[in-house]
Amino acid sequence: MSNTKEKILLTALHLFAQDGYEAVSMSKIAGKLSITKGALYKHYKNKRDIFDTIFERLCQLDIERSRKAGVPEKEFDGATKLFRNVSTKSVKAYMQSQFQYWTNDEFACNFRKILTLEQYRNLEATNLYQKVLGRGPVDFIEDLFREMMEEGTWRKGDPKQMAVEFYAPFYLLLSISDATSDNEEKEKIADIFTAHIDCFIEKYATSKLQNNEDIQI
Amino acid sequence: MSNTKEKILLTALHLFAQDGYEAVSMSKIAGKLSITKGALYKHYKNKRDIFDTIFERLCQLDIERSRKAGVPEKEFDGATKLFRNVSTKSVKAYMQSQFQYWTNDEFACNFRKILTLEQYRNLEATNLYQKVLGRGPVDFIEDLFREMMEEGTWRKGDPKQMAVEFYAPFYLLLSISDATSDNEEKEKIADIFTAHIDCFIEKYATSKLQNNEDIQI
DNA sequence: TTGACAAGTAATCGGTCGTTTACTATAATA
DNA sequence: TATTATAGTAAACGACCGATTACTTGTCAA
Repeated sequence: MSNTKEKILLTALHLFAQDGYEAVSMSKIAGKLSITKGALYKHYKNKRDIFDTIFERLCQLDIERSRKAGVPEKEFDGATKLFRNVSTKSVKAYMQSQFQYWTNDEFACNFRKILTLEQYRNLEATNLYQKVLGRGPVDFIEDLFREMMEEGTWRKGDPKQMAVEFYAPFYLLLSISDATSDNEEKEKIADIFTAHIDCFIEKYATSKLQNNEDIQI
Repeated sequence: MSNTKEKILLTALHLFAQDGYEAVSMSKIAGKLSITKGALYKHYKNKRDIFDTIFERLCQLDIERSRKAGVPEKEFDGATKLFRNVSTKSVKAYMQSQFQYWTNDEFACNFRKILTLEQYRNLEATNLYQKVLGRGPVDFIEDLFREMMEEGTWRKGDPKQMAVEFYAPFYLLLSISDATSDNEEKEKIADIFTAHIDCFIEKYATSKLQNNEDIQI
């Protein structure tokens, strides 16, 4: 039993997320692990294979996480309704847990960075970036708000516009959070995000949140 | 007189913005111009020199643009006030012109992309990215709001929080705009941004905007 | 004990990298 | 017209690239 294969994956993950695929050589990966580059080929058939394995792992983790963490009450009954009984409380909890995940989880952070660094290279990369970090979340939230409006838990308005306003600080604060390694500062950033959600819910929810109960997920 | 030097710069700019510095070779640049890579060295002393020249140009253009386009009524009198007589109208005009610039100007778009692709490689790159596209604009807007609150043209509140809410859609929509080459769709995105500003001013300005007058800059 | 396999090394492969050199054609200058 | 600078080519440089080979271990099952 050997964990070398996993070590290679983790090392390459960090390098790819920092410098981008093309800028990382097999020698660099091997060097960081104090082995020769030939040894890498005992575990992966080539450089692309390392990248693809990492990538599949990240995608899989993201999917698992999405399924576990919520997508509050999503349903696939073919009917018009995608969500059911979405409360403002569950929306807040969901967004906070998502922000926590994307800023603190090592895999999630590196996933974002890799997507960011490859996004302009071809159409496929562009679409994937948009799906995970750009239009994707906006469209999702738009659908969520639309349902909530119909159920009466959310004030009427343009759901697309609302979704942009709601998701944008998430997106911006991810980037700002990346730029600091100071944990105290990261908490401040998370606080700003929480304040954003509260402010938003205050403005649009039809029934107010109790602000003295902390929400865990 | 020769424009080859400029052509090299423009070609390299596009490639760097698409693939990142390391992924672009001298041969690729030369190939796109149908010359041999040796010829590049008649105009630039090495690859880094091409990149640095591009980068200085982009920085210079950004500074010129910033100076010309506004920073509404900025003053350096050493006093506490950074801005003077900032109206909600000038803020709207400024933000719209900035958004137009960063989404439609070719140099500006490529500047953003290059900053994006290099941002994780070292501390210097990270700080520059944040200065131009991350914390920088947020801090600037925070100062702006703080002044406007003191002058009474803006409702009281946490200026940092407000600045994040205000700038975030700008930042998100830049990224979404990058992903489409359809001009009609780009206009829709710009409309969303305009709606965001209007909504924001509606919420926080102490005197309402006349929405029937179009603002040019 | 032996044989097979797994996991490493060192050397080497053909290519491509960034860069330099030697040379050529062209056009402006003296 | 002779000279000189400019802007290009073609070839080669050493270094490094991703990938392969031949070889050496150590481990473990038959």
